[in-house]
Amino acid sequence: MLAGGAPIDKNKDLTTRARIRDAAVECFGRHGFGVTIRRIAEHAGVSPGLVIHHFGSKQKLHAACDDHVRDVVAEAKKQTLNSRDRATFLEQMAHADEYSGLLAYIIRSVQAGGELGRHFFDQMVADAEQYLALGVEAGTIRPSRAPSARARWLAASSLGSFLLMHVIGRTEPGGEFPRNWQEEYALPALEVYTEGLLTDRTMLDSYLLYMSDPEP
Amino acid sequence: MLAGGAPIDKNKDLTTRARIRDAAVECFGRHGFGVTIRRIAEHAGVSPGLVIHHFGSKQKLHAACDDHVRDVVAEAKKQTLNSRDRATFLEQMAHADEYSGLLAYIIRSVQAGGELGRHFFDQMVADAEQYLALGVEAGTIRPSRAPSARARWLAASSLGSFLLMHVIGRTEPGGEFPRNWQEEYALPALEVYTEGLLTDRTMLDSYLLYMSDPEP
DNA sequence: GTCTATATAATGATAGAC
DNA sequence: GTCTATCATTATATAGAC
Repeated sequence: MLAGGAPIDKNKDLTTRARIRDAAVECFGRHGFGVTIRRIAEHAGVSPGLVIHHFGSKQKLHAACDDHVRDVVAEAKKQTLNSRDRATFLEQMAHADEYSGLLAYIIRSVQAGGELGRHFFDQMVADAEQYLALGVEAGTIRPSRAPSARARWLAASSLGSFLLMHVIGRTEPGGEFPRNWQEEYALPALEVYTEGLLTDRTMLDSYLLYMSDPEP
Repeated sequence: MLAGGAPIDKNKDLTTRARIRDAAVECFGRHGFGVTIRRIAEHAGVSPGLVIHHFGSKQKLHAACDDHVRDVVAEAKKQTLNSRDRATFLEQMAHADEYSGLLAYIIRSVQAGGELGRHFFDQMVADAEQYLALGVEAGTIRPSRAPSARARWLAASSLGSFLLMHVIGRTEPGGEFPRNWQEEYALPALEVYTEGLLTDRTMLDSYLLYMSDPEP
């Protein structure tokens, strides 16, 4: 659960524009950005024309959804600042049912290469770098010769495998996501992160040697 | 370069059906599966009607492309059986220009959650498991408490980050892919794989303890 | 086998009544 | 603000000439 996160009251005291926007976020997240305006309108309980009336075009509706999701996530993160485990914000959202719709939308945005997805990835990289630096300072994380690159690599591996499991792990759009995902991967991840994968240092050392002197 | 891989002669002694199919593979890979039949036909130098005449529908054309790519990849892998570094087949393809079109198609299939993408991922997992087992036997790879899960986790991280970089790392569909990708990530990957990420074993040990006795 | 012309369906967006 | 009706565009797929 997200610490301190206020539950989202569904369809309570919302303007029609906000209800349409929320319906769009859910439809986009569930079926992808190819979903029709008619379907969004149906899900919001309004006519297709009203959707356009409020947002002008499908593209502007998409942009409005991006803005809203970005704001909600930023607010949620603010409320978890005092909580530990900021690096696993992704997994926290995955378990908080109130945010499952938002997470689906973000994943769709990453999948489609949208602006919000890019922004979310950049945020993850920045968070990872800060979190890793704190760990190094505290003595729990090993120092790196390239801290920024390591943060970026870890974030890409984490978000990338998450995206892959979502994209490949279900047959029907909107299907269920394997809940035992992190259970299955907790052990191998912990193994590699504590014991490594290779038995000796020859590959790393020869790489470092090559980088320090390109002509052997 | 792929060892022993014969170069693909473009537009040489191909039936019209094959030329259309190759054009479709390239268009699907470059612009995604939403690309129109008109565009594919234009790229193949034929009329849109002829595309349908040969394949019946867009869906069947898609399926035919999947089959063809799967066959070509299987053949290419057969020819690299005697080569080392089978686990990095993905990176090998990325550097072999003759296969760049195929790789783009595969990435698109993974991105779209297509059947071919799923098959490709399963293949990667199987290859990784076999390759890791050989490494363990040879003493270069550390043994794991869950070899299958580790292979799946490594494959998901590898293919997932690869997908993420492709999907997020370019603004325009068909844009250029960052060539310094593996250069940037070689060092942090080698670091983590040889030295690990955590300084002590408490997280791993407590996880193992928890799994052996769920009620503390 | 290949093309042109067209049927059919779906979608984003508009116009105007209420 | 909201709806119904409709337009204009686009895409798949068909039909038939050559």
